[in-house]
Amino acid sequence: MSDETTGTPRPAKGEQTRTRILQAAMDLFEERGYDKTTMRAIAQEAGVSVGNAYYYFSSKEHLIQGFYDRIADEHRAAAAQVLATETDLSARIRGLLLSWLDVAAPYHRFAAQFFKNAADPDSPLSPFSAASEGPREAAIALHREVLAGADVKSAPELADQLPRLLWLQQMGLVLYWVHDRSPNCARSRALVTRTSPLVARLIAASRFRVLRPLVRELTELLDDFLMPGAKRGDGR
Amino acid sequence: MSDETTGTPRPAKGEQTRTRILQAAMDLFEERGYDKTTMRAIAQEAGVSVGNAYYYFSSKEHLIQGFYDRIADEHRAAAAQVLATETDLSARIRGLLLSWLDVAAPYHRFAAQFFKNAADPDSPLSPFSAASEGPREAAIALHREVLAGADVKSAPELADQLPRLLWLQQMGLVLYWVHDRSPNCARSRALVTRTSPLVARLIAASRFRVLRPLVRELTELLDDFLMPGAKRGDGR
DNA sequence: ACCTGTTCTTGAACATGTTCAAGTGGATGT
DNA sequence: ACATCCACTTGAACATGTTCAAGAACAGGT
Repeated sequence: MSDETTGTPRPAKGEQTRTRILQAAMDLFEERGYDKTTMRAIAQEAGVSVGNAYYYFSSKEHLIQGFYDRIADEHRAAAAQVLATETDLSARIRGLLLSWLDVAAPYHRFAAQFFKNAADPDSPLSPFSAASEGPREAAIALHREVLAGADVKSAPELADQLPRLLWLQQMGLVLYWVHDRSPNCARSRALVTRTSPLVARLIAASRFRVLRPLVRELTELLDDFLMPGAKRGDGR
Repeated sequence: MSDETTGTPRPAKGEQTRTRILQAAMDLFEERGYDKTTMRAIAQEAGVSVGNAYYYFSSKEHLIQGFYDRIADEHRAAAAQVLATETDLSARIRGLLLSWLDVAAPYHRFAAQFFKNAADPDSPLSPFSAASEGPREAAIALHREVLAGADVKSAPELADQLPRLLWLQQMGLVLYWVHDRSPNCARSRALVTRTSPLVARLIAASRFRVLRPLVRELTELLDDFLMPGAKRGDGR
């Protein structure tokens, strides 16, 4: 049940303290943003010493994981709603992405501030990192479900990689979103509504005869470069 | 002639000092990486005080701009070679991207370290920021030339946005590249050789009758969301 | 020569993420 | 009861990016 994503010590003794620190961090991040929140402030808010905070979280960055997880959880819940009621592929894609925007909206203001950390390839917070494989695969599974429950099927060769490809699209959306300064993130929402039908149509079109060679080549490309542990197909 | 990209004071008095600091920073970054290089070390290497370094560069981040510019210059030169000799679209795309990988190779080791800064939407170093519009447009111009000198033409509606789209592809490559741990960045190179023909074929295919509606919709999407100052087409 | 304002330079002080040697307390074996 | 061990806690010390008040150097006008 309990995952050890952040590399904390094993026993569940000071688990309560850990939670208290995380809660304090979340509150303060939300209140004044990531950069403006000092570790000292977090420690004080949680009623512990600075060193103690570092006993549970090896760096300030690791505290971000809390948000990461929280958003992922809420999104899973919100997505379940959408995926249960829609069968049109375009609507399912749109629903999944819009619900992410909804869930993430409260954090938009300071998401940009720790986006830079997530972008660091060396950081375990990077969505591409080995450390975040669990959450990543969970997110991809959502997209798999989007496809599975839709009334339109893709080209069979593409089916394996397609969920991962849709996840990549979502990452692109996140990139757009953190840059989005429009009120209520209207532009991001518009991007989703505009993109989803296009993507759905492309998926449906992938079965057309004429596009077969193209799809085949794309599939091979994805197999070689988008697979989890892909180390083949290149300069050995 | 002289651009003021980094927000330095106007007069060209201590220009020599400025150059000395930049050179020292470049040397040290290359030697021990961005994170391991302290401002104190840079100042000492340049033979000035810490405060003086801050007189010329408002932050450590701003020093990165030096690399940015250097790579862009070298790439322009390297690209000119390729673009002058090739006419095949696929080869031109491949050539431009591979030459970028060549030029950037020496910096790969620590590029990841300031990639995280470049990813910050609030940073002027972000390739999407208003501050880096100059370099960005210059880079896009290169892609425009790639297309202009090729023997294959795209769908006319797409022509305006296509260079920007290719630039976006390049940004994707950079993202892959900073995560690339393969020796000599072989995987990134392989990605380019595999992707380029595909992209070239897609561009050529954009003229096909059957794909017209798709291309049309894509074009509109790009116009609305990829234009420099695009603020239209959505929630007003 | 002298005044005046602007450019440039300095090093100390500050803010904040992080580390560490030194505890404290409770469980466990004898 | 005592010793021992280990999870947990502490606050001072450290490293480093950044700021700032003060002064040095210099240019131009008188």
